[in-house]
Formats: sequence, C-alpha cells, structure tokens
Amino acid sequence: VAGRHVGEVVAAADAGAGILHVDMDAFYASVELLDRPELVGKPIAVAHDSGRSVVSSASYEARSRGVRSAMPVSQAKRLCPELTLVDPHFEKYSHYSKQVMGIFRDVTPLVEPISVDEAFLDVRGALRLFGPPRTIAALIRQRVRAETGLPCSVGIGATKFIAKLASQRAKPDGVLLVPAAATLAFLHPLPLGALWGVGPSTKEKLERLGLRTVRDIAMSPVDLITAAVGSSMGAHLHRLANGVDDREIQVTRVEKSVGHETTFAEDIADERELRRVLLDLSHRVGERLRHHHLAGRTIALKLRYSDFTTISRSHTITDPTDVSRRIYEEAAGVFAKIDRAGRAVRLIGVRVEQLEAAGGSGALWNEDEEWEQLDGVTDSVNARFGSALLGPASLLGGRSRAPRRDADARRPAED
DNA sequence: TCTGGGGTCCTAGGACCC
DNA sequence: TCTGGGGTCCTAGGACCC
Repeated sequence: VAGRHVGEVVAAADAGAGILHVDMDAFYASVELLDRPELVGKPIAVAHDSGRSVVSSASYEARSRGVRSAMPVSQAKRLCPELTLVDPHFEKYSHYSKQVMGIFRDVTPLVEPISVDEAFLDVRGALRLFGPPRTIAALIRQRVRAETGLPCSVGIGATKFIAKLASQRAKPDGVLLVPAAATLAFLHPLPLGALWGVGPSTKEKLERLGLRTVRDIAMSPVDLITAAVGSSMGAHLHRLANGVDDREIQVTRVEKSVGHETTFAEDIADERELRRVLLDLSHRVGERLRHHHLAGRTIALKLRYSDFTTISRSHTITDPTDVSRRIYEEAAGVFAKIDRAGRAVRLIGVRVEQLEAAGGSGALWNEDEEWEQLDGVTDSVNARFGSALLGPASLLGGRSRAPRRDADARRPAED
C-alpha cells in the first residue's frame, strides 16, 4: 500500500502523463558523425551521390539551409552547395537501434519500436522504480548519450499521439512534458498537418471544408469529417483532435509483408534485363523470409514507368512459399501479363504478402545452380548496365562474379 | 539532374458461396 | 426469370509514415 502511494504521488508530480516517445535526432546523420568527427557542426546529408537519390537524413546545419529528408539530392545540393554527402550504412543504424531499444527495455518491458529510430514507452508501471516520467526521460537521454554518443529527444504525454507531438516539439536534444490537463491547450492550435495520418491529400480535403487547425476538426461534427475523408480515417482524426487516443503500447508486431524494390539510374525497357533484376529481388525477398521463418501466399509486383505512373499486379497461390525460385516464377508470370507497350521502367519491386510461419522449405532451392543457369544473362547485362545503376541498387553485380560494392548499404535493418 | 526504399492501412469492386 | 443480403477472398490503387 505504501508503495502504491509513492507511485501515485510521483505520477501526480508529472500530471498523468505516462507515455514517452523517444526519437533519435537526425539519426542516420548523427550515427555517421560518430565516425566522421571532422564533419560535426557542418551541413551533412546521408544519401548516395547519384542521379536519382534522395536524402535519408540531414544534420541540423543542413536543415537550417532547407535540406530535408526525402528531398532529391540534386535539390539539396542546389540549396546548400557546401553540403557533404555521406553514404548510408544501414547495418550500423540497425546496430545502434538495437542498443538504444535495449536501454529503453531496461526501464520498462512496454516498449513499442515504430521504426529504427523511435519508440513509445509506457512508463506508468516504472514510476516507483525510477521516479516520475520526467526523471525517466532524463535517465534515458543520459544513458543513450553516454553509451552511444547519440542525441535523442523525448516527448511525454497522456497518450501516444501527444507524446509523439511533444517529442517533435522537444527537438533537437530536448524533453517536453505535456500534462494531461494541458492536452487540449497543446493540441488545438496546431495546424491540420500535425495530426498523425494527415498528409498533403487529406489536408487539402479538410481545408476545402474551411478547416485549418486541430481545433477546427475537434469542434466539427464527426459526420462532416467522415464525409470528407472516409469513415475510418474521419472517426480516428476526430478522436485524436479531441485528445482521445486509447491505443496501447504494442510490444510485439507481426510482419505483414516482405519486399524489395529498386529504382534504376537509367530507365530500362529490355524484358530480359528486367526479368534478371526481378530474379535478384526475388532472391533477396526469399532470403529474408527464410531468415525470419516466414512464408507468404501473395506475390506482388510493382512497376513504375518513366512518367512516374505506378502499377501493381499480384497473384495469390494456395500454399505459402519462402522459396526464392517460386517467388521469382510467380513474379515473372505476373510481369509477363502486363502490357507495357514497350515503355521503359524506372522502378521494379517484388513483395510477398499474406505471411505466416514458414515450414522451412527454402533450402530446396539451390541458389548456385540457379545463378549458373543465368550466367549468360548476367554477363551481357553487366557489360551494359553494371556501372549505370545506383549504388545500393546495384543488383547486377553478380554473386559469384564480383564482390558486392557495399554489402552494408544493401542490407537494411532486418529486425 | 524531380520525386528512395522499407513498410502499413484503407477503399472499392468483383467473384463466389450460402 | 427483373433480382436479396451477408460474408470472405482477391485485386488494384492510393495515402501515409519513417
């Protein structure tokens, strides 16, 4: 009883805000700076320095010049000519990600990672052990900094959504606590785009109704919102705008699909070359499925043409597979049915959906044998396109013929 | 030098079954 | 023989997030 009282008292001290959102600051850029101390304080961006690349992460110095994530590298250079580009190393980010998630789990088992660089924590059960949420936030930030050298920001609120908004506001390298009683005062003045799930398209639909702020959504009849953006999204946004968000921390999540896609440095029209890339993508998808002991029933193919129009075609099979060869055959079958009318392809991708626990048949496929069969294709394609491809998308390097240029960059986080 | 790659969720129509 | 309704699965596309 005494213990519970202590818990209640410390909880009261932080006014009912028991959800933390921890967000690493400029994560990829910060990790790269650990190895490149001479670049600290300079505008840098993590991206390949090639034609169709975009910025993955930008240092705050680069951001102050207008450089943003997802911005084409060409545009970033125009905005900031002295920008230093650093190649991405996804395995490194994955490593640091695991390390910081481990620190979070020392505080509470109720950790929900939502990407490599952010997580929600429910600390309501950790108060007696560690003190109020503000103290926990300080502890986490101090440990992350001491053990990884990386900065992070923490938002604290009564709900996930408020905690997430608070961490955005806390950046860089800060903490913000929004007491439960202050939720609506914090939320309502924000612009529509602050609502999680409102992007450019939804924003425009809502603005057409004359709505500008979160308060405007909160004060509108829910029917008005659902009529504009659909019943599911409308009801959700209306609740968020009113500070209602009862989503719990989800400690475990089931993967729904596994895929790979690649954008070519130059568009490719040739059928055989495209099939060859398809094989490589299928192989990588199969590899990852087997690694995770998963198999899937739907094989989906994605194509993007030169004009950026994007189509997808899929086929569902009876028995789940994790066999790269099978994935390739299904993807190629779907591909063969598409009438491209000779159009060149900018992007091609393969994804396997409808996943379930695998039976482990993947070993049946002899990868080396398959590659020998395709050797002739590999040579001719290498000769023509090998050097034209983007760095991380250099699919035609050939397993047995040339070492991968940058194995690190080719393998995004697997967990 | 226009627009990456990994995903999730939602909608809507058609097939099919009862 | 002018015509229902519910449920599930599949497919394609779109919006969104990091």
